[in-house]
Amino acid sequence: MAYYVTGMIVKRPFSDVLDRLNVVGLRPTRQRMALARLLFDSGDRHVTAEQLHQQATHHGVKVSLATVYNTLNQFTASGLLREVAVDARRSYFDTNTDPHHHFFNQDTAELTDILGAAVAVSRLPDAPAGTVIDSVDVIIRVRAN
Amino acid sequence: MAYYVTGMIVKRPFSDVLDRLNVVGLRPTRQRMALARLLFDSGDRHVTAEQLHQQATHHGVKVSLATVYNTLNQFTASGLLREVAVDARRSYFDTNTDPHHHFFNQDTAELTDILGAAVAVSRLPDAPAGTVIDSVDVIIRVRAN
DNA sequence: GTGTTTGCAAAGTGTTTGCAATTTA
DNA sequence: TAAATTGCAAACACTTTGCAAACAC
Repeated sequence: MAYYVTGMIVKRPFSDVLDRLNVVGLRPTRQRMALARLLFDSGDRHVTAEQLHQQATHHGVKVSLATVYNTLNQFTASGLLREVAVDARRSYFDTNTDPHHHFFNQDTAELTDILGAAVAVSRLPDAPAGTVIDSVDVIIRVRAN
Repeated sequence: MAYYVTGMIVKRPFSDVLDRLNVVGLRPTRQRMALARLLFDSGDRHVTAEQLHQQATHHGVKVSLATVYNTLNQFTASGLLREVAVDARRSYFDTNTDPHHHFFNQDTAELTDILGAAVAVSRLPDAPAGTVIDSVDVIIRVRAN
């Protein structure tokens, strides 16, 4: 089975995507399967809901924007995706759920991973009284030079 | 001259706030002066536009929400404030413009400064080709324990 | 007086929700 | 067929904008 993802032919066992949905207990509907393929079948991705909806449309997948939002939120709640708040305008969804940090290009609005341990946060402070640390987000904002 | 700011009496030379506006070339209108006092006359603050507007209203300052937004944006563009993107919902404006990082309490939506060098980012990666680093934002998300 | 700033209401953006119709198990 | 999911349109929260009236210099 071969299908197009972002312009190149990718061979992937169908069960990959199906397994992901089964593991988190989401029914493998046509829409969820299609979105999961677009998200997970081509390496690490950073997309907004709008971008994923457009991509789905270009690939002939009929799905509403509301369902894209709902699906992204369900995937995030299930731990399949990670949400990255870059600015007050939009959220990005990252298929890489391992702890890592990001570059954000302020000119192109593009979000990219910072590889491995290229950044290290040393000397983490204690959380304020009565709280525990949930996550540490590092966003390095860059611009064209 | 004494006036109320967040519930306590604060004495501050009027010229403080006036100087700030003069330095960045913004006319000291009644609204801008009042908002600047609320922002800068009581230590480091983290406010949303909505919060500042409510505070102004409680202090008897008549100003529209649109003007609060415009003023916060002008102050940010002038370097008087720093904008912190915490989630896709709202922006915080921080009166502390020195490089520093933040705790964000996900339960209370409260943003607080991380003191001095309590956090250090070591080994900054190179920016992607063709770009330069503009700023490094570290947000440590915490929640009640 | 002239150019700037304000307030209002309307428009804009990104996201969520209510609900009937459809699909899945 | 019972429960979950979808699509649509409407609602939503936050923010920006157009423009006439008010203001600062």
